[in-house]
Amino acid sequence: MSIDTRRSSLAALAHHADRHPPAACAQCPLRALPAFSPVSAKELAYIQSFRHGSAAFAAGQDVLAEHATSEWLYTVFSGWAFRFKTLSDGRRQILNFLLPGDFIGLQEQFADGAPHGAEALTELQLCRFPKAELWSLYREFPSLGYDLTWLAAREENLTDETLLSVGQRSAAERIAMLLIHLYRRAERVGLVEGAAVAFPVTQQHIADALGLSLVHTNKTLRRLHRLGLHEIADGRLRLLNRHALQRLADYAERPMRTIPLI
Amino acid sequence: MSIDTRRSSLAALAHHADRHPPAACAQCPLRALPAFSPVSAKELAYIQSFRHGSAAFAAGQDVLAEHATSEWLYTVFSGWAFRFKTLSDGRRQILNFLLPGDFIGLQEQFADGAPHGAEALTELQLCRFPKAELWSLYREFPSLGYDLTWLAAREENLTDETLLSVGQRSAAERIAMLLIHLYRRAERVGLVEGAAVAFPVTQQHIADALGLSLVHTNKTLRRLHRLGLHEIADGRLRLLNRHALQRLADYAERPMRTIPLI
DNA sequence: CGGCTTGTTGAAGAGTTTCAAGCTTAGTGG
DNA sequence: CCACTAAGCTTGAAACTCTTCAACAAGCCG
Repeated sequence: MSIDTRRSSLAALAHHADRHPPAACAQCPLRALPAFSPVSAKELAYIQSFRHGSAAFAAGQDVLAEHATSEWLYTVFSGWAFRFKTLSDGRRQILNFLLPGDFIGLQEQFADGAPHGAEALTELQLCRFPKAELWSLYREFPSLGYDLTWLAAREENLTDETLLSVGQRSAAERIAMLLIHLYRRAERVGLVEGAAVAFPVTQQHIADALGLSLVHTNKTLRRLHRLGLHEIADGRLRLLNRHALQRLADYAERPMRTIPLI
Repeated sequence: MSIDTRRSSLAALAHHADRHPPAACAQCPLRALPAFSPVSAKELAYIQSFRHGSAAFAAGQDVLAEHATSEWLYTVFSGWAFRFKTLSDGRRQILNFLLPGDFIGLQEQFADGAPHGAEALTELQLCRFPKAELWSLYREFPSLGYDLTWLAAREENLTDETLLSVGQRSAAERIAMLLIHLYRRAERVGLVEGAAVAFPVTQQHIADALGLSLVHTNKTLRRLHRLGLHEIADGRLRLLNRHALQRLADYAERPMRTIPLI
């Protein structure tokens, strides 16, 4: 059986979503994934009413401009994006990558102007929520407020993990960590097909996410590839020796909890 | 007027708290600070009932053990602490420093076991809250749930800022950034007396927070001191040339918003 | 076809780490 | 009261990781 035709049902779901804007929340293909916590019918109905349509961005477009303010909060429906901060001389730090199910905008809600920017890596479909009604959500559905805190805490955990990498791991260790981590996150939302995931991240993105120069990122990536640990070809990432990557990154693969989806 | 006797009333408040465990929330000296958002009488009463006593730690003690689980959430009442993560070979990354008013434990609430450890830097007084009742808080006082999300988002912003430093700034820039940032945070909770703040952070802590070696941290710190930018003496930090530090760190001093205190 | 983006490689240079040693201070116990 | 110890700070020198500079190749698109 060829790799291309052996497409899991989850992957098919996620793949199918790529081209189409999100429909009703009750039919949301993301929500069908085991990665996300179930919600009650009432909660689902409220989420649907909280949602004000959708937004689409082309690859490379700004979703959130740094320091600007926005009226919207978003959930990624399909596609990849990333959050970043820049220094005044142009140096850029990618804070995290955003995959389907990830929430965007909570940090800005509680600051004066977005403390970070966000940019689409691929064509991006987002579910859109008005900030002005966020407080109503807490008042009317405290359980969803609880979920939002959960999502904020999870986002913090992801950043903490990256900070550990950038502060303590060597270049090879950082890259191993990033590859495993992104692969796993993509895997749990059904983006892995035939042991590979569509990978829209350039070497410049990897460099900016890990605090490395482009040249050194390239050389380290090549070294790991030569060692048979991974392969990035035709815009797809494969982990060829997951165990070795984990050992290199000092990464313990623990089962992932289900997370809320708003 | 000598610097030592010119102690602001805020500093006096905070200083007074050092030795005594926190009393009733209505009399909380922290809450009197302009740094924190006001709460209604009902909210205050609920916070008081949510609180289950206090906890004290000596300098160097573990508040949260990495990977362990705890039944408690905390707010720092007085003293300094820090959150950290370690790799299996002992390399340690300090994720953030914790000052009075900072909340501890939200990340753990939504993960299996604390994703990070926390350690006291000084004698530490904490207000203690039972995790088991967290959900009640959201249900009964959604406004406090909203505040918790706010605190989680703020914590994320702090970590994002550090990640930008560690990923993109040079050693000197990182250290300048850290000094300014910690000084400002201490200032807003009334810990600055006579243009100096009690500074319980060792060079090893700075190194671990910024992803630098101890030796290089020392040499860079000395260089900034020789340039007259700062002084750390007798366990107290002074910013001798705040403007130059800000220029070095590419840091724009923006007014800080009031933040919730739970 | 030419221009732009992304990836690749070699060589030189700089920033940072590691190794090693000594200093100061505070605390402890004889 | 002083020797002893431990923790933190300081400094020089050597080694190394990573960055910068420079150049070219491959793929894509108007």
